[in-house]
Amino acid sequence: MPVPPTASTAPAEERVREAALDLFAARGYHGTGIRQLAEHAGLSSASLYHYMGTKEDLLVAIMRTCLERLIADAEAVVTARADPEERLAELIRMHVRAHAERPRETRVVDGEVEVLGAAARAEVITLRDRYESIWQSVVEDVLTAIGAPAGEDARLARRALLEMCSGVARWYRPDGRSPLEDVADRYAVLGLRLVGVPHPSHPSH
Amino acid sequence: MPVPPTASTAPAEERVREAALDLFAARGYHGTGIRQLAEHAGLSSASLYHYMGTKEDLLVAIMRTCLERLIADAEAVVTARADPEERLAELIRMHVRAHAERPRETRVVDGEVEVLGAAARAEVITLRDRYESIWQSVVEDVLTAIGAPAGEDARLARRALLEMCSGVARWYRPDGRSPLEDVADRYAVLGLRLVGVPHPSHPSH
Amino acid sequence: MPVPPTASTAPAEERVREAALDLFAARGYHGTGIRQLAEHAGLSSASLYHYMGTKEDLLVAIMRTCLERLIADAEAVVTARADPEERLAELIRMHVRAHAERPRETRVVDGEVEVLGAAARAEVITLRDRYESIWQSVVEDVLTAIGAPAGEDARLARRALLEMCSGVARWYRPDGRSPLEDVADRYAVLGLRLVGVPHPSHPSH
Amino acid sequence: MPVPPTASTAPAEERVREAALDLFAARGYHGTGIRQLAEHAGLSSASLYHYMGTKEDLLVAIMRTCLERLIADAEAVVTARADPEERLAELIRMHVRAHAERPRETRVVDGEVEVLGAAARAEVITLRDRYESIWQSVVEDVLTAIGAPAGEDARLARRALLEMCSGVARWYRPDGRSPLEDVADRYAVLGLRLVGVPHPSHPSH
DNA sequence: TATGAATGAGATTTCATTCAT
DNA sequence: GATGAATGAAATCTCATTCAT
Repeated sequence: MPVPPTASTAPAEERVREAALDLFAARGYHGTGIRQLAEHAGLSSASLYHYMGTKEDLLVAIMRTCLERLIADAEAVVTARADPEERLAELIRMHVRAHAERPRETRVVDGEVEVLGAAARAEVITLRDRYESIWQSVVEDVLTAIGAPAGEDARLARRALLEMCSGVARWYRPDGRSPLEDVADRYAVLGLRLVGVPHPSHPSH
Repeated sequence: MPVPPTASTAPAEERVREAALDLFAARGYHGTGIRQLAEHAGLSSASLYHYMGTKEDLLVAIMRTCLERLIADAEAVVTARADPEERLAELIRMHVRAHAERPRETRVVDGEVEVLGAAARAEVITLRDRYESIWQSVVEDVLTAIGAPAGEDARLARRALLEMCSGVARWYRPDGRSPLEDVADRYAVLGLRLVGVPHPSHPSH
Repeated sequence: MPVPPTASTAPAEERVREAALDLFAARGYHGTGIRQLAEHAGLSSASLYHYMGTKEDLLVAIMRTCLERLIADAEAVVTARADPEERLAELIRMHVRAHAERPRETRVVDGEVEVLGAAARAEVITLRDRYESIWQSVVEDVLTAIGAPAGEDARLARRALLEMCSGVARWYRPDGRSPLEDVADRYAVLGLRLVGVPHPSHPSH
Repeated sequence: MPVPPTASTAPAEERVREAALDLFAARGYHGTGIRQLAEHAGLSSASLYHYMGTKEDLLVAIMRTCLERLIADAEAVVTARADPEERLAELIRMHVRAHAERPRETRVVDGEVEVLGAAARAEVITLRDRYESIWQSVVEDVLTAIGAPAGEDARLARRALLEMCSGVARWYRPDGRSPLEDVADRYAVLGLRLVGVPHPSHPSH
């Protein structure tokens, strides 16, 4: 629960963002006070408001940045690969990497959507839906490629895959036993098997 | 975001618990106020304290009940089945059912552990660890049975399985397209494939 | 500027209202803080919120009560008297009395309308318009009775009369030189002369 | 309530003054923030302090200018006219014109005296008293001229006259039905009748 | 001349909780 | 069993103002 302060020499605006990431991820949006945020960023709570709008704006900015990056990365994967299985494998690796390397951002995105007001929520959900729709079509392509039905099953599989991969943000530690690329590769294997690909061919990246 | 009140004729103690489930699940612990809780339960905020200790006690009670039931159910599964694959399949079905039928409880357990104080957190984490250790050994048994290595892979697979199945609490609706037992069966298939069982033999329950 | 505290033994709800009257009248709505209000009423600022909604609600309640009473009194005058000149004389006396006896309320009504939000402002302005329309028709009747044109002149006269009489709230002191009824009678004479009645017949009440 | 920005090409100092007039008149001194003032003047809030002392200084300057002009104009009227009735008629016209043409200034003078600190308040009240004493003696002269007692009655009449004429600032619109000079003339008639002059002789200017 | 950065103090309102009745 | 009254602490956010650049 105690979160060490950022207190670096980085520009204040960045420190505010870092503080928000640290604390929102660790204690949740409603569990984080403005004063904690300020202290963590090494500012007074009044000064905080030079670098942000409202507390909610700060949250939305974090979510938007994170989701936009996920979308861009997913689109890049789809562009770079043509083979359905390879696409899915690479999508899984990308998602796992994102959640292992930016666990704060992704945890905030995954866990704090419901605190947003109507307008902000709509925006964030639109982004999230765009990201998920990329997954959806990639999963459907794989199911079609291996001769499986791709209706309700594809939705189920997409959800299962996304949840399973997002979980990485909850436990991965960069100083842990498995290097990140190992974890990403293994998840790709698990994911392909899950959707029904019997012998995932090219697990390497 | 608007959560309809319980306002039933149930005994007050139960109404308090229901209110907490509704609101903690919908808005989070820190996002739920004592007065909202009281209003939702049809009591005054002072009366609330006849039926609970502190707000945190209420949260802990919800988590404890939920986790103890999961543990009991998991132990029952292990007792009832001997075959590793069948055990895992049944464990998955049980977990999916629990998350589909009691999404509020499981969401609270999954999402609010970090708000607990040290003592309560230790207790809850102990329970969670017990539950996960049951899964861990069942997964290991399956991997051993199919001739796969069961070290770090088993931990990875267990985490992937649990995350993927817990996600059901986020999207399952009792009035949706798939009946619950279908979803449970399908998840069992997905899960077995994930760990490497090629032709899940007895998907039915 | 220093306003002596109410601090009586009156019920808290009343003390809050009194405090608001004292301070809103003396320092204005925006010049009065919640903490000053609380201190003046002998409560903590948190306790204040047992007896009121928001600060604006408190203001609106004061305005509504004051305006509704003015309207009721004006309607009573119109009902009680038939002669136009007598009606106007009595209306003036009533208005002067109200502003002399309840200077805090009337000053708040006259000076703080623009701080209200849209909804509250609409309500208050509706009440104010009702009150002024009573005056308007009484003034028109007088002008007609004395053979004067009653168009734009009546509007001008009504405004002049109301402003002149409302000013009493700014200077009348109960311990001053003139008894209230004298002031009221004299204003009735001034007012009738203003609209053009040469020898106000029944200045007494 | 929304006040359109000044945003002109006028020199900054003037823009600051205009902004203060707009906002103090519309929202009151305490209802106007330094940042609103700055935005309205097209400056940053820090730059504002190049053109003013404190916020209160700005308010005092507005009040002083307005009152000094009223005093000068009133003295000019007294100098220019010898006949008591004509003096009063012209004084009324002047006051009405001032309030119709500079409603922001006069509203601020009339409504924000009590927010001033002791020193500033003393200065402003001294000016106001000087202005009112001019009126007082003119009214007394009229009463004496028409053979009426001029003691307490004169004070009452002066107050009634001033309030009634100041009210013009609250409703006069330059694009309204009556041209300003009409309004001024009519108020002169109303005012003379009010003090007891039966047939105001020279209503025109 | 002009402004970003900064802040201590204070704004209004809600927090979880207690207690006398 | 139930609640109105009460509150210290804290919530988010704005205040008027200063200062180095």
